[in-house]
Amino acid sequence: MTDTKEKILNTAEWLFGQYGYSATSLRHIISEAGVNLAAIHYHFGSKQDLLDQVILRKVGTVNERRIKLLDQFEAEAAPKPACVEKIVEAFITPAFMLDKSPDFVKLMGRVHAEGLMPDIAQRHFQPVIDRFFAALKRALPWMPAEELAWKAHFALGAMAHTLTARPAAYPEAARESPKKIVKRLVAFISSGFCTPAELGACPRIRRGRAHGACMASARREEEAMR
Amino acid sequence: MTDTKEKILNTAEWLFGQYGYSATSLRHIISEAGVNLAAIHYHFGSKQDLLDQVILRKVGTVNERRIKLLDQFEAEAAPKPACVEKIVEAFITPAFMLDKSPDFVKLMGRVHAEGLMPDIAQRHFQPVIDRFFAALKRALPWMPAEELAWKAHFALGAMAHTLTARPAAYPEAARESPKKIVKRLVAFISSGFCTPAELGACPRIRRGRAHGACMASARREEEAMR
DNA sequence: GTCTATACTGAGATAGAC
DNA sequence: GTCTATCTCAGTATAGAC
Repeated sequence: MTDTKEKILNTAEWLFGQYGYSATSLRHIISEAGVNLAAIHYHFGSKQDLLDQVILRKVGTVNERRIKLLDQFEAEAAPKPACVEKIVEAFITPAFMLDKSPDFVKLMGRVHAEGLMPDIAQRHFQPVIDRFFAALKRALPWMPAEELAWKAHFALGAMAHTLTARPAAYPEAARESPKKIVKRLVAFISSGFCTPAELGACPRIRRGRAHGACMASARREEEAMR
Repeated sequence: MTDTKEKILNTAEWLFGQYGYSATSLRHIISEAGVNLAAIHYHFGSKQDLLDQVILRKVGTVNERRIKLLDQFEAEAAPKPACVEKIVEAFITPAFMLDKSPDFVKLMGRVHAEGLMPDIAQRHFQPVIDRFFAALKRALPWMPAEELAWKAHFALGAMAHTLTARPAAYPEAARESPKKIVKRLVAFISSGFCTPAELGACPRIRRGRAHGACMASARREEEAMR
């Protein structure tokens, strides 16, 4: 890869993550990167294609880690299915844990939230999504696929929002470590997954087949850790 | 209000909700509304100010309904605090239930997700947010304020994403009624609120003071409904 | 007070010289 | 591969018609 092309990619990742896609002009990128405006169109074709390349450069790493973690958790739980909490953890953790690319983390959140996800990246996400959806189905076999889809939708929203922003009310939240944030988020989301929707939420949480079975798989996990 | 001004507001609400703020040009708005470009700047000053006015025109209604519902649920539960599920329901329902303004619903989601929330609207949200936060504190008095803030953050992300988009995996989801969506979302979020973060998620959900107490208030509610 | 016509600046995109 | 010049369209500003 030429030096010019790489400088453009790095600067674009930074500025897109910092200010968002629309709010970042190509002229801002070239002035920071010290290259010519036409170089972007020569190397990438368009602003949208530049965003695609910025994402594609690193989304593979995130998704590989996701699959690797899921494989690991499923192997640990075998022959039983992996617990919901572990599946969620395997999906969320790699998105927040790109130590060398904090800008990319923000960008991923923006891409989800602003609906910028280019088709090409969507294609790269789909196999991973499918894999995790299948794992969730095995963990919650009594749950209708449509209910699972809605909950995955809510979970993605919570994750995307948290990749990009922090609670406005608590300034200290900005300094919280990614690890702790992931822990909070995983707890929140898995709880939502385990609660059957048709029963209402917290009031009747102890009833229902879903929660009982989730508890059972959790108990197995706890026993395994002793 | 002049006819021109109202036509601009209605068209802007529709197009901003449909295509997003950045993707909607003022020239698109004026051609749909049949008015002159400069009329926008005469009545509103700028594109950002136009967005502000579109939001301010209806956000008051949403927030009033939120407060009204919360008051009602708190009165029903008195002298005990309202249940988490009811508090969440009071916040979520009015955002989805603007029957005469489906475009505005989408726009609200975009405003949250794209971080477009203008300062002026933020000011209008803050008193409502504070009121709901206080209610949640009463419902979950053992929960650290910082944990509550994070959970509210996750909840907002899930809500904003759902206001704007539907699960991509299930096309039938696009036809689901707002009422059912709200029910699913409320169940998901309240479950997340009721699960103490420090205990991990679903595995240990039955233990912990938090959930026990939440159960207690839920049981009271169920008894009251008999 | 309302609205129109027009021009200005900066955005992304493109053609062609080197 | 790189750079200049230029195109179109965006948001914005203003002068002036009614």
